[in-house]
Amino acid sequence: MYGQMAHSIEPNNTADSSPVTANDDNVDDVDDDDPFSKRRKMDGGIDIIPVVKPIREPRVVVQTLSEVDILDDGYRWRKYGQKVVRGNPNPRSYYKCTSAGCPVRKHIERASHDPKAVITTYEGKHNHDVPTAKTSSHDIAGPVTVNALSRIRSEENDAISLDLGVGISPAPENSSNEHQQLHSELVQSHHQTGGSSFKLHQVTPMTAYYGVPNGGMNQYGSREAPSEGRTVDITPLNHSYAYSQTMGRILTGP
DNA sequence: CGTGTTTGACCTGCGC
DNA sequence: GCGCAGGTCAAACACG
Repeated sequence: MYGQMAHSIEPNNTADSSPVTANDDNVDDVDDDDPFSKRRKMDGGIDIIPVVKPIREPRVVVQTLSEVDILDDGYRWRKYGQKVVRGNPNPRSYYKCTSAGCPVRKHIERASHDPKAVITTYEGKHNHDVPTAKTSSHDIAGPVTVNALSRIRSEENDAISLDLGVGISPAPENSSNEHQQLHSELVQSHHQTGGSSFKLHQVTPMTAYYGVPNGGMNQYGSREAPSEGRTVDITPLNHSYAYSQTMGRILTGP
């Protein structure tokens, strides 16, 4: 079941080594036809590597307590890889949004320290609306978490606008986004640019943390010290399990 | 048949 | 320069 989640919003983290720069998505024209156009192997010859793209998309790290790995956010994802990463016996799974031209990716892994903690990292913004939920590949509980996330915006500092979901459509509410409404008021973010501390913001019914871990520390921030952040008070909703406990903390990391 | 998953190989960046 | 680790590709496979 879902319990808490940590959302970590990573503002465009400058140019850390960006293998990413070359690829994909990012900033401008995200809407190329083939989501997989990135990373052309050098065989072809022409490498269309944009010179420098220091700007990365914001990353959002969502930590949840769940028995299922997959947080259904209403979008459709296709798994494109899995890898065991160092320091964590649990494999990390890589997903791409299946929507044509949508550059959004996410990876999911279970925290090594806590088998129930699922860390989902979103990267990029959806350039389309939430597909009608039911077709979601893992419609465990309907669109949830990220819908809430998608509503997250920095209201004051506007350092990052975390429209994971409806990056380009300002008002998706028309459709059956009841779920979104469900949490629409949920999160209010005050992103602390450059702030080293996490900001805790009371939201209903959950609590979300926003913050920027100090200078490029582990993107998962609290992940290394999970117990700390766990003080969150989550009032479990009585919806499907996937719902309630999905929302937890939002951490912002580089 | 279309869609999604699995899995090994490959590529790239980084640290030593 | 080398090795390691993370990330991605793409063929094969499974399922509805």
